[in-house]
Amino acid sequence: MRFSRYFLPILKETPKEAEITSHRMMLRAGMIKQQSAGIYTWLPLGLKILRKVETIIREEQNRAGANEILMPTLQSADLWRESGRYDAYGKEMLRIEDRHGREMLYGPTNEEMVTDVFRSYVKSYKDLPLNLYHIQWKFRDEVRPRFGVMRGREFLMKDAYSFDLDEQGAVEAYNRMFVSYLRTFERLGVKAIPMRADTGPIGGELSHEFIILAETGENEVFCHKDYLQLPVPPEDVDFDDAEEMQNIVAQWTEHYAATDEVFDETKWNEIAEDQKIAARGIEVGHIFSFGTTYSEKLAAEVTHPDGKTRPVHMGSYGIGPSRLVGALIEAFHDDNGIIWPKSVAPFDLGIINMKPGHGACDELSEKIYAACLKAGKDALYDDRDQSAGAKFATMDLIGLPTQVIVGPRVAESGDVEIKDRATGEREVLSVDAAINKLMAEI
RNA sequence: CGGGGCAUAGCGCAGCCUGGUAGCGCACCUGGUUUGGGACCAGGGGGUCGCAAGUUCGAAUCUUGCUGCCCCGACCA
Repeated sequence: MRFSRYFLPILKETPKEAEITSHRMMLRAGMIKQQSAGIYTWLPLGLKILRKVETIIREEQNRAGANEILMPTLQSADLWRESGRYDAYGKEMLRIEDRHGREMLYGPTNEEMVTDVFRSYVKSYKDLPLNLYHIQWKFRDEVRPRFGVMRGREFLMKDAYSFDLDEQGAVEAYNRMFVSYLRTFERLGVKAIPMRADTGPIGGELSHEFIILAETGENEVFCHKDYLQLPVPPEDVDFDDAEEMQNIVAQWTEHYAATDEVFDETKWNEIAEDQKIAARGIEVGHIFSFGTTYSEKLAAEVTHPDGKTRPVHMGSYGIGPSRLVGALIEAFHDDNGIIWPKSVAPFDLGIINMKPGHGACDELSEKIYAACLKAGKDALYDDRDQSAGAKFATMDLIGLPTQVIVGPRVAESGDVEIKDRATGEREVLSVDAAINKLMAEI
């Protein structure tokens, strides 16, 4: 993409509504525009990152055997009356009336609806286990939205729902999602620690929150230091191997790790002083196993091998891609701007033509850009007639991990520079060597 | 929902106390000079001062009501 054709409204000054780093940087980098409290337009750069995060989540859900569907944002109140949550949910639920006066709502979550999908088709134990998920916008009318996309009212959520014959099956389903989440966050470049969590109004016994440690986190968290070192299951981990899944979960739940909601002082004190981590964290995932709470109310039942019909055991598993974009920035930035992990970087590389109109600069820049197009690399090519300083600042702000600088100083002799955004280190290479290196490494 | 604050050009702000022709920086447009870390010179465009009512000869400025947004707290499947 040529910068001159790209819609990237960089802000030089920070809009005053933004208080925390990620929100400020998202606004300054032209990723989002606020439309009203807790509701945002995703601009091209922001949307690109959001999609990359979604893709990683989707790939790992699929790998774990989940089926993607897409349920609507608007739901009928009737379903929620069946589960008893229409009245229980309170003001956070946005209630709407259609032209016929029918009561509708903008979904804050989808347990009811997915259970309805399930009960419409699945009748036999032979069809289990089953996991259905979707990635869809949710709305929760938070009293006080804040922190930009990290605590918005409208937000994107991947929510998966598992259906199993019995408790044992439900635990296995829970374990698969647990492992899937470990892999997902690993691929996103962050350490997310599973912590014991409150199950809240959704009910149930088994629940973990996945927490990224960050100074600006909303939750106070406590855990054993070993969590920072534990190995993450590889790509070819066998999700069908229940024993292996169980072992991984056991390893990742062996030590103490909990949010302040369920803080256990006795267990905390059992940890050696130099092994303790007391920090703040951002919740980026939350998984629950809640048994038959919804399947009983909504009559989601299957026939067992013994011929009897019983409610299915369910679990739900959420990750917020939109919140994650903010959380990633909280984890990866410096004074100059964002430093994207390679897996979610909006472009594979940035090319800075420092002096458009200068023969050698144009020639080398175009050559690299053409090589990218040919190789299918997604490059942002800054071909604008701007001061070099502005170009450097912009590229750093939007956080592309690899940048190629083509300036008159080295271009005359056919060289370009490759800059690493994270370290600031630069390497001068001939243009051909640079192209080879870039095509091979990114 | 309790407490606090803000609202003046696209963004950041001054002006308000003490009523009298709406300003600055950045951004934008034109011309020129520039280009190794957010360039410079000259010229130019852009505002029902959040909305409504009131006081006044006269309101961005004073009064009242409303709306929107932000911060702290409580809340957060």
